[in-house]
Amino acid sequence: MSGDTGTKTDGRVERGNQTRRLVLGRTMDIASVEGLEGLSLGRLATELQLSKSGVFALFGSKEELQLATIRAAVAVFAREVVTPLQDVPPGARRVRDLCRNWLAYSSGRVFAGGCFFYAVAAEFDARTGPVHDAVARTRLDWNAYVEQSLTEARAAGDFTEDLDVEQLAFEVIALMEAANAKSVLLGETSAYARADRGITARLRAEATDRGRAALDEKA
Amino acid sequence: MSGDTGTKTDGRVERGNQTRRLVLGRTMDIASVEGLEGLSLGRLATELQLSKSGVFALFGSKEELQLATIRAAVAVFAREVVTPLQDVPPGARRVRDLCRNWLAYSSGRVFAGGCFFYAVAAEFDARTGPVHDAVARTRLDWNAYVEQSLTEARAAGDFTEDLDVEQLAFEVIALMEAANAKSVLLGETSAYARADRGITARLRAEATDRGRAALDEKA
DNA sequence: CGGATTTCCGCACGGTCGTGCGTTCAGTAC
DNA sequence: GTACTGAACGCACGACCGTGCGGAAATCCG
Repeated sequence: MSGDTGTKTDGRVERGNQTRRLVLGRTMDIASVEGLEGLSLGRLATELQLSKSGVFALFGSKEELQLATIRAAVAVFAREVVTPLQDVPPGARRVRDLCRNWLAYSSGRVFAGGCFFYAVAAEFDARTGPVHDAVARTRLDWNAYVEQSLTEARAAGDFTEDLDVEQLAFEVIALMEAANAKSVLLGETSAYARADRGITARLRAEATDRGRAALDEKA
Repeated sequence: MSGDTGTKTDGRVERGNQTRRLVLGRTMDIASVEGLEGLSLGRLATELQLSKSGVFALFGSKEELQLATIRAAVAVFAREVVTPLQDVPPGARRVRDLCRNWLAYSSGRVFAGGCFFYAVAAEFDARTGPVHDAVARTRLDWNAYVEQSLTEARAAGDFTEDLDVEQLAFEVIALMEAANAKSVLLGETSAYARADRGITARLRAEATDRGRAALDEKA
């Protein structure tokens, strides 16, 4: 019964997937605090009441565990920041809400150490190899998404025709990451309010009358 | 002869200091790329042709080596970014030159992995202990220095009386760090130009006529 | 039922880590 | 000269690391 179309209900591999999810839930939090190099199979096994070789077998190598952790974190990030806006039409308002979702994702400590990608990007930025490449790709994707949102908002008439999308995306992302950095390092929650002020002011400065009106609409 | 006032010329401790400098020169570069946790006594000993226990004895513990590395990096940072401006009078111009020195310090790869403090701050931001505290203190000092430079510039009449110094310092530092992050992770040197554009525009927006004139003076 | 498959474990390996002890050697003080 | 100090060394320790092998238990298939 419960004939799930196509998906064979193999209890073994399902159990494996569940254990994998359990492990990745832990590795995401550890990595956001101590970095992907801070992951250790022995420690994970001890904390999760598993055997070290069992954890190892689930991922094949430590590097694959790091890459799987990144993929899992991407899914969480999308769920927290991007997906909630899928029904919001393009425009300045959507860009600002995207930024606010990001600030909430960071300040709400979805990951124990603040933004997961800020931590691992700083850790692997100057190294080489598959993990660096995966981190860099993720960052490129995020940058492209912000730029696309701005481009769509400009096309919708919320920003002036000569808006430098790349420049504005750079500045907006800079403010968000600075808030995360300052808040996590110094425990200053006020940094998020500063970032929000700066972002809103920056968006208003480049917006058309239509865009400014959209930003002023009550929630 | 050569009666150095008071300073006993003990060749042994001088030799020790020289070795310490040799080690710290290496640890600063390693830490900017792989983090302070990436330091290893055995690796340092091998690369510098020293004995592991010799390196250990010079610092007493690994944590003390990490703290000494931070102190050494502070000295390098001051020499590269702050000291060159000691003869420049307070004002908007001085603030902009401070930022440009910072961007040159990052893009010139004074440390192999870009800004040393960006790397170690991200590494220790969510941890506890003496190393975190030292990093946080350094960041506070830098923040205070930028804010003081802005306050002096405002007092000199280069910025409007109602300038929010903390907000502007936050935004300016955000742009500098974002340039470092993007450049190191993705190899995009264009990020520094973006940061410079953003900073200059931001300063101009808050400046008085006098301040704008100062910013426009030819170098 | 028997046989194949897959998760997970126990165990062991070679390696690296930080740390400590005792010693050697160069420079200083008397 | 002898006595002392500090840098640097060789060596060993216990702990933890990632990885591999062989087997036990559970699940699926015929």
